[in-house]
Amino acid sequence: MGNGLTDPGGNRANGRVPPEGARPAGTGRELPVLDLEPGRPAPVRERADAARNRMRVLKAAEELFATRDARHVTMDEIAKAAGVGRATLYRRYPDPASIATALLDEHERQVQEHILSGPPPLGPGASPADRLAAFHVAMTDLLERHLHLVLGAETGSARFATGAYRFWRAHVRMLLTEAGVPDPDAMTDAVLAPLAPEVYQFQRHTLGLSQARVTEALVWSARRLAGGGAPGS
Amino acid sequence: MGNGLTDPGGNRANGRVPPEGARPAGTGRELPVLDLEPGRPAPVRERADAARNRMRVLKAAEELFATRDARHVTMDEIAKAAGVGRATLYRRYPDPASIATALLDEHERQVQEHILSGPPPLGPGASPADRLAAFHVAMTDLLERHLHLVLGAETGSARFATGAYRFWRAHVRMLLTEAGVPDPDAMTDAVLAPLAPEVYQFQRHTLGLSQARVTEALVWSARRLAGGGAPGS
DNA sequence: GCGACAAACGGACACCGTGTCCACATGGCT
DNA sequence: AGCCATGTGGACACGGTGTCCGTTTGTCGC
Repeated sequence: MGNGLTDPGGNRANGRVPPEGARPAGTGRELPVLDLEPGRPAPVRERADAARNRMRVLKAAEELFATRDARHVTMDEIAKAAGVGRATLYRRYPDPASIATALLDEHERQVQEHILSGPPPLGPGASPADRLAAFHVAMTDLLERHLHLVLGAETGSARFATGAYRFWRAHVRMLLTEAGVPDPDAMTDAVLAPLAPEVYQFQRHTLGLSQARVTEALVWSARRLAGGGAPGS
Repeated sequence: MGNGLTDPGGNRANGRVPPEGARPAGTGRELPVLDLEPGRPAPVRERADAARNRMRVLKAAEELFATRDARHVTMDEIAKAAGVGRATLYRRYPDPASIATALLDEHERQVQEHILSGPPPLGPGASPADRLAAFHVAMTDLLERHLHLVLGAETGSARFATGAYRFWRAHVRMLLTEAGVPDPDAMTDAVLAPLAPEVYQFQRHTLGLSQARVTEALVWSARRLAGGGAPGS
């Protein structure tokens, strides 16, 4: 659960960059002011009670998502659990999904920064096949640790609308292009499809497969698709 | 829009067999009585007004699903459009998804029968790689023609609970096993994931890719995964 | 044909979640 | 200390759900 400093603006839903080139680091905001110099506490300060309530909300939501099926958590429940009025909740977040997104943000950003500038094989430097394999390892790890949040945030068609999906998509597309795969634009979403939270949930908890088996299968598949293996034949 | 003979029982939701072996033909019911001998019109007859209303409902639902976004069609709308009371609707179908499933049933069954006993490469006889490629062609074709219904019937986690998914899963698992793929149980759902209606919808209508490109990408991927390429190395 | 019984019908009700509005309070700056 | 902008939350209207129960309508036995 991130500290209270991030995101004084509120409910912008996971607006991270769709890179392609690279983006050094920085906080991912689209507002004019880029970051906070210590001392001058940014243009408009968030009121103390507002900050307190934001934390209450996030904490309460985190627990709720972990307890019930995240897809059935309602705004009303979160407001009750956080001890704030419903309208207060709506002021910042339009729906439960965007709260889950906010909670997920920190974890996803870590992976994204690693991809952009961390050590290989996940970061730059390794072969496309190795990077794609490492990507799948990182993603299944993320899914395993935060499945409840991902189910709450990126279910169904909503998944494709998130900033996070744009990031994963741009990355995978680049790797497939480098690997010489035929139609990267069409292939990318096929490669990302098995990472949909519902799929992982089904494999892990309905079929009862271990995390390792799911990961290994995706790694094998990644190597097979992006690997140097005889392309024409 | 199937004829009125099928499914006098009503709302059993797409209960087709998960084969593995084979099943000759027959109607897919799990009730004690297996099929109808002509003349004796089955144990309990469906009343004429009931049959009339079932047809009205299916016809109205079909049009609604084709018009609006199928995921937002409500029971109330369908009832209104069909000219029946809501309770009458609930008597047969618990939710809009199961109506979409009923409409889809006919089309999916055709593909399933082709897979079980039609000519190669979709039917038995061809190599696993060719059959898997043909499977993807058939599935994208099904998605293209009935996307609205599939979106209404098999969205999100609901997809995995349908009888249809069990069928596709058993088929693909068999092909992957024959092809010597490492962990077929874990691979199968990864192979099926790109066929989720949301993914296809995103590729076709958000990205604007042609049906051919999506299909080709999946075919290439199928060949690459199940193809004879050096297995050990 | 005709009546009786069971099956099917549909209007109406209670419930829940949503999204918004507005009167009030409360914190921060001068 | 006082003022104003900002944040708060009770309350409202709405739309969808699922079920109940009095009424209608087919079908079968006579």
